[in-house]
Amino acid sequence: MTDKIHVETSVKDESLIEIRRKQIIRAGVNLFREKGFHRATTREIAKAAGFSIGTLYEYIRTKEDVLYLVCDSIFNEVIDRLSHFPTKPGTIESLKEAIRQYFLLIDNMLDEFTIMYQETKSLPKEAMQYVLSKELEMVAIFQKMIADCVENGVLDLNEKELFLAANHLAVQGQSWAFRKWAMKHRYTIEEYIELQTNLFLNGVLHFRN
Amino acid sequence: MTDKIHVETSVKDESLIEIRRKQIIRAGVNLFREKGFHRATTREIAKAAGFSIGTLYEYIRTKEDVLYLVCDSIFNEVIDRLSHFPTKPGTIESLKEAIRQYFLLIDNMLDEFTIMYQETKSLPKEAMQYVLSKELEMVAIFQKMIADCVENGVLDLNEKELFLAANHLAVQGQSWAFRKWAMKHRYTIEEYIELQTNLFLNGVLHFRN
Amino acid sequence: MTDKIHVETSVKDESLIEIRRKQIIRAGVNLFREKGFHRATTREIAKAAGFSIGTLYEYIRTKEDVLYLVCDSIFNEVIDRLSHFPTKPGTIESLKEAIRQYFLLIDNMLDEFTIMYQETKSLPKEAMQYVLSKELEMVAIFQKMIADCVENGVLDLNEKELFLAANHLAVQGQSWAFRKWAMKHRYTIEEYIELQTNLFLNGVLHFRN
Amino acid sequence: MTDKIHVETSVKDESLIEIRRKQIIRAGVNLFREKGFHRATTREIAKAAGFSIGTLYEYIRTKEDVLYLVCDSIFNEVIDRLSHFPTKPGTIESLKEAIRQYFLLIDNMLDEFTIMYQETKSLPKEAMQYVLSKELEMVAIFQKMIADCVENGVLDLNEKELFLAANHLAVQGQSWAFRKWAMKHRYTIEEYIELQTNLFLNGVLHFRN
DNA sequence: TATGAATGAGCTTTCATTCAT
DNA sequence: TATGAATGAAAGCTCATTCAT
Repeated sequence: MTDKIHVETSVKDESLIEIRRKQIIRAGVNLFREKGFHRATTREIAKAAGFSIGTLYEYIRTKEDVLYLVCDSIFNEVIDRLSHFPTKPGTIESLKEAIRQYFLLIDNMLDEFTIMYQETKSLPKEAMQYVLSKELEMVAIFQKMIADCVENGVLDLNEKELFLAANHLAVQGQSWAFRKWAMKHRYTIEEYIELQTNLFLNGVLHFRN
Repeated sequence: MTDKIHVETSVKDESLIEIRRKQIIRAGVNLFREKGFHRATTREIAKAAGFSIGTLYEYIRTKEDVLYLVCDSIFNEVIDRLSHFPTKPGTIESLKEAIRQYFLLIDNMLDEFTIMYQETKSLPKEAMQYVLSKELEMVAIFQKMIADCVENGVLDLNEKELFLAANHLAVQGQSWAFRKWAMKHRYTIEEYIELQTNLFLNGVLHFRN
Repeated sequence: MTDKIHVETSVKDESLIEIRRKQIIRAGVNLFREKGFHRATTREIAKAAGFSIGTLYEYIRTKEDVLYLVCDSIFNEVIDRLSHFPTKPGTIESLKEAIRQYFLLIDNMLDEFTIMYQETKSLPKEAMQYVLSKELEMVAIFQKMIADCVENGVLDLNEKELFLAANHLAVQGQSWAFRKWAMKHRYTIEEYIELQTNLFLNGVLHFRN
Repeated sequence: MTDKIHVETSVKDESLIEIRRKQIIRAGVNLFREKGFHRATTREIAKAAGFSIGTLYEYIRTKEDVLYLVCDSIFNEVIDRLSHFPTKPGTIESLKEAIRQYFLLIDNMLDEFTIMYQETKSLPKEAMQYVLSKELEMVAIFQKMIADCVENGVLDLNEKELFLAANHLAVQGQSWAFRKWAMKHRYTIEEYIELQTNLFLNGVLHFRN
């Protein structure tokens, strides 16, 4: 995996850094959702975070650092949550449950997901590479789950089909975030989960027909 | 459908307007792809279009107009191409062909698609509404094709399943644009089309199992 | 008197020049009144005059030429009108009549007067000198009238008092244009004329008391 | 009276605001006198004020704010000075003294007065209303003085005559500013004051003759 | 550590003027 | 003569970043 980016600080107190960064991230998420990365000003971020512009710059180096912190924090949360489903691996049931948890997670973090996928391109190259590697890490979790099913014999997919299926899941989840404007009048999140799960599982179960 | 937005001009010669707007759109696509809407300057756009900043502003009123022109032109091309498949409607074959054409279209217009979905939020409200309505129009084309299959008895889907399936196609196509960085090392476009088509068709053919 | 400024033209046909200039002046008056000299654009002037921007520049050299043409035309009209009162010079009655005509003239040309006194400073130096000399010419008409009265023995003023009195008249007339916002709710033009005339005549009649 | 306009600031330190605003006003007066409001650039204003363009915009929001600050400051000074004449009200002597002080004040603030009356129209509507209300406030001071004389029986004027007389004073003072180019070769300020005072007092003393 | 005033490069947009047709 | 598309200098304003306190 690409290495984590180090965001430089003038402050030494590690626990203070963590507190401030959480404030910064929360402020960033709210503002970027509202007006996008470019239209949000550092002054606004500092104000929303509850301190002065000077203090903000004690904890970051550039405005893009804020975006990076936001993206990093979102991915970490997603990966963390996906990694801890207490399920029996290698069964259709566990796959269903993972999909469900992932979709619910997205529904809970709509703003964060939207920001992440719309503003990633504004990151500096290095940071973008890192974020993309995180994205792959997330896909890898689905890959692993599906692979377990294949190993268990409940699914029959080759390498290429497997990776496509994992991506498919990742994308269909995200599309709930991006296309909610078109979806929310037609489906509850539960309906959406059920239908998407059906569509997906029927697709992969009969891939070779 | 939401009404088309009128972009004001100081120039009277309609054919000249068309020529210049095409230049502007081409310049916009290239620059927005390269650096995104916010980092591209109007001066750069003018230069890339081959004329002066003053001339640019004879054909648009604000920078956002350029983004709108780009988005509008892309959707018009997509909808135009999708609307003219010479196929027998209501058969799986024709659906396959449509999917294939759509995916190939996206592969040909990777930059345009990427821009459209990443920068739409930077459009002024009215223009955004219009672009979203175009998006729905595109989805509606798939809806119609699938509905024809249902009517013909080759597919069995209810309203909700049908809309979801149509969205599914739209999204999977787009994801070729957004995730090509992760895909291109594993699949050719032809492979991608074949696998996605299989996954989709198997999913919808067995929706109720 | 300072020499008249020559506004250069590419056009040879003198009668055409006159026609176009009249159009330009009318357009200038309307626009300058509405938005001031600086906020009115040459495009707007051309359009209001009924021809293209290119044609406008066939009859003037710079935007300031338009202002000069406007100011020149106004002063010429004022001086022309003031010079042709059919009155017996050297009597209080004729002075009263002149004041009356001057004030009525201003009431008829409110826009023009307002423009002239508010935008004069935007003229190029040479043109400004000329316009100021026209202003003095106007004052000189009043000087002459008052001087006639002095000669006739109906008024008793020395040089300095006489010039001041003439200026006084010029200014009180203009102030009807500038302060109409404060005056119009309290006086009709006829009332204003009567009161100002009284105030002035009583002042000069008893200057030495 | 129309409410004072609030000019927004990003700076919190009130005493610093006052210092900087004074610098801005001084710079504004000098530049507007020299080249007029429209020809003076914000960069020039900032430079003349002694700081950067960025700093200028920490203390104002638009260029028009500078004009407003200038006009407001002038009127406040005028009204302040006029309000504090230590005279016995209701006598011709006190009226003479007030006229004298007002004319001297204008002679001291020639630039300021010229700017104020030539550029007021460039103010945004709200600010213009406010400035005009200040103008009326100034006239009201003269109204009050003359009214005191009427009450004391030393002058005999009705409502309409009184308001006209007060305006007369205001205007004759201003005309020293506007027409100094024509006056200064003929009168010292002291002569001008004496002659204008005579003219005015004789006018009002014999209004009914 | 925290503050916020100061900075100035750089942005979008306007508009007087020109000149080929 | 008349046209109007093209030009680009110059304007107002923003905002990421710094640094003295």
